[in-house]
Amino acid sequence: MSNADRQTVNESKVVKLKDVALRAGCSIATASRVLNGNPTVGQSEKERVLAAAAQLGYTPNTSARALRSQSTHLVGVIIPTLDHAIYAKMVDALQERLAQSGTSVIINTSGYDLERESKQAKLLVSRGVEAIVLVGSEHNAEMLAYLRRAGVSQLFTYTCDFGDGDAAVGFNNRIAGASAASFLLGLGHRRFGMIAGITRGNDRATQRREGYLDTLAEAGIDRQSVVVIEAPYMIEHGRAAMQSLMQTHPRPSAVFCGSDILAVGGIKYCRSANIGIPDDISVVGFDNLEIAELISPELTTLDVPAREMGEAAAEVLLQLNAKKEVNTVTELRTRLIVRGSTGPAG
Amino acid sequence: MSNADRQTVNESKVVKLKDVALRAGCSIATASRVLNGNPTVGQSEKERVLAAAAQLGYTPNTSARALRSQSTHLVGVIIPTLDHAIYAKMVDALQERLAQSGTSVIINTSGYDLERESKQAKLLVSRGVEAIVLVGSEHNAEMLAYLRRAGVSQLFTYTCDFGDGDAAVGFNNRIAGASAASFLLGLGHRRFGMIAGITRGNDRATQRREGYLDTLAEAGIDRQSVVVIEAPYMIEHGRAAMQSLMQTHPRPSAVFCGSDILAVGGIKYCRSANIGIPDDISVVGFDNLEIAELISPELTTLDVPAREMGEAAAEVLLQLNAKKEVNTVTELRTRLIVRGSTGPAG
DNA sequence: CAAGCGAAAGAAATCGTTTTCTTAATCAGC
DNA sequence: GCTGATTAAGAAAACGATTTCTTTCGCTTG
Repeated sequence: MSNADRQTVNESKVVKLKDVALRAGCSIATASRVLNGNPTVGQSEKERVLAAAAQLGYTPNTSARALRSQSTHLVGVIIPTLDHAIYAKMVDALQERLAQSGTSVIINTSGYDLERESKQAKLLVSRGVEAIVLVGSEHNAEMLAYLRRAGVSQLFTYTCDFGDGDAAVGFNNRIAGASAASFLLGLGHRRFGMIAGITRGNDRATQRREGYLDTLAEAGIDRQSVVVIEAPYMIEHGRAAMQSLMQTHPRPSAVFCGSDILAVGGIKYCRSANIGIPDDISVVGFDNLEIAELISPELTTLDVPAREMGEAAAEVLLQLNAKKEVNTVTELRTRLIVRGSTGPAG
Repeated sequence: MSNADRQTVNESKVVKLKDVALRAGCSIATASRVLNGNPTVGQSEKERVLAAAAQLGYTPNTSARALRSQSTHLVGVIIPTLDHAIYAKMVDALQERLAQSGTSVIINTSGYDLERESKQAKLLVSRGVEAIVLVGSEHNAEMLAYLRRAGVSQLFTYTCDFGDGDAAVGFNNRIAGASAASFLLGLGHRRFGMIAGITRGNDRATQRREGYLDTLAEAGIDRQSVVVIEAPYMIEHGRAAMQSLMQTHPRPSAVFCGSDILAVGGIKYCRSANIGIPDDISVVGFDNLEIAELISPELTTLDVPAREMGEAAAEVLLQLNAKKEVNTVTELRTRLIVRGSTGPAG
């Protein structure tokens, strides 16, 4: 220990590889080799280096390492917002898995704004991220080209098509929307409404709507007869949207919402307006957030496997890192969870 | 444009400062000066460099920059989990504010495990973070010493005491717990229970409990008579804890929960067991999550200003970065939000 | 008018690693 | 016992920026 203290002659407090080498009595190169698991180094030497590193509490300077070896073990994630459990959960799982492999995650939010997303992406590139995780497959084309040129792989999530990206991990939003429609049709409903998320720049919201409307159309429901209101993912907006919807004639008896957040707002409105759920109208949500089980009646919704998606994304990233150009789609399933907010048409 | 293309003679696709200098017809040093706003460079030169950089789409290599200038514009955040709105919200605000100043956030989760927290901290240090944001003030002492040695400033959040850290942004958990007690006492309750978070390694949970119990004691309530059950922050555990609590004799008429999550679980249990809220027992939560307004009856709870905390933390970090040793506490207020889950003692 | 000074810009050192290139040393085979 | 292959370890280059140190040049000033 008193030996360890003596290294303060080094002036700068922080332990460098040189210090480790010095104490181990070998060259910097050898120390580096040991620490990187390079097999071409003798047993005794190896042990001395390891011991020295441990005693001095050496931690490598990642900037230097990254600069020289051109590998940063960094990935960037750009999500719309962390203030939405569905994204937070995904990132939580992603981060946890990647941390195990010594990869760090830099996180940025776009606020559903593709321009802001592009800006953040540039920042991430200059940080040297090796891959970037994006939500959805609709993005600024220039940004995608830029990423490609910079050699940064692109992983799309919450979607199944990796249009211009390298890989996708997610689910089919169109099919999910369709399954909501089928379910409601099966209950005998004929007058439909929808509270969708803002579809501009949001392919998930768009596809959910299209899947819903297409399936209804196949069952003979006129597309024009289905009133669709778009609203930001906030309870208050869900409430307002439902209010508008309830003032249309004929009033829908079934409403599909692009998110549980919107659905919950809608249900709150109905409660305040004495509209019975599911007697007067049936409501289907999306995401299967915790609130779905807390509201009463409990919410029928589509379960989105956010955590699994984060884990799967992490796996794909690790593969991408090994050999580029994986070009793979990992499709996860959404499941319809039937609860009390839906019932047969009145 | 065809000129720009010709730079592909450069072999490596990525544009370096050298390329910019070449195109601007100046030295690397000058180009660097321009890009860093160093005033000692002529107007025409400056314009040429700026133009060249823009045309080539130059983005600086952050590793190199960090290595040389010893400043990374990186901060690390270690939170228990992102799967809890109270932390996700804070990080969301923090990240948004810091991004505006070109500072990136690396995020890590500890799962409420102080050992895992220490590990993550080391990783963050080797990444060159300039500051680290931690939750609470109870941490592995060795880790704090390590951070100090490495010159990484420490910012504690969700708490007011920066015991061994450099600054704190948060609120007084003890006072918050006390205010719950006062409120319930004011309603005439005399038999109390508590569903606390796991207090081991969690000073926030501990302080909430202590503030609660101390205030009750001051009002003549025997500490021993207050049954406290600890549970992880999950709805199911809240439910189970409430079940246990309801089986004690005498049964409490007021229960304070360390988190809305626990409170919601508790309320669900009561609902299923036909225990009236607030007629039979009053429940107070903590955090003021969205679910507090969704459950029925709506939950009386303590509002935690997570977003403001994130913003305030960002400001402090920027100051810390300017001049070290700020040593400041930013105390935010928690507010008791009275809703339907509490009422006068029966 | 020469000395000196300040400003602008280039040359070169530097940051802490990894990796390539050398060198030294061990050893097998004839 | 000597040569050539093989291995272990050191010396030095490289990564891409910033920053210090020089140099150059134009001007002021005594």
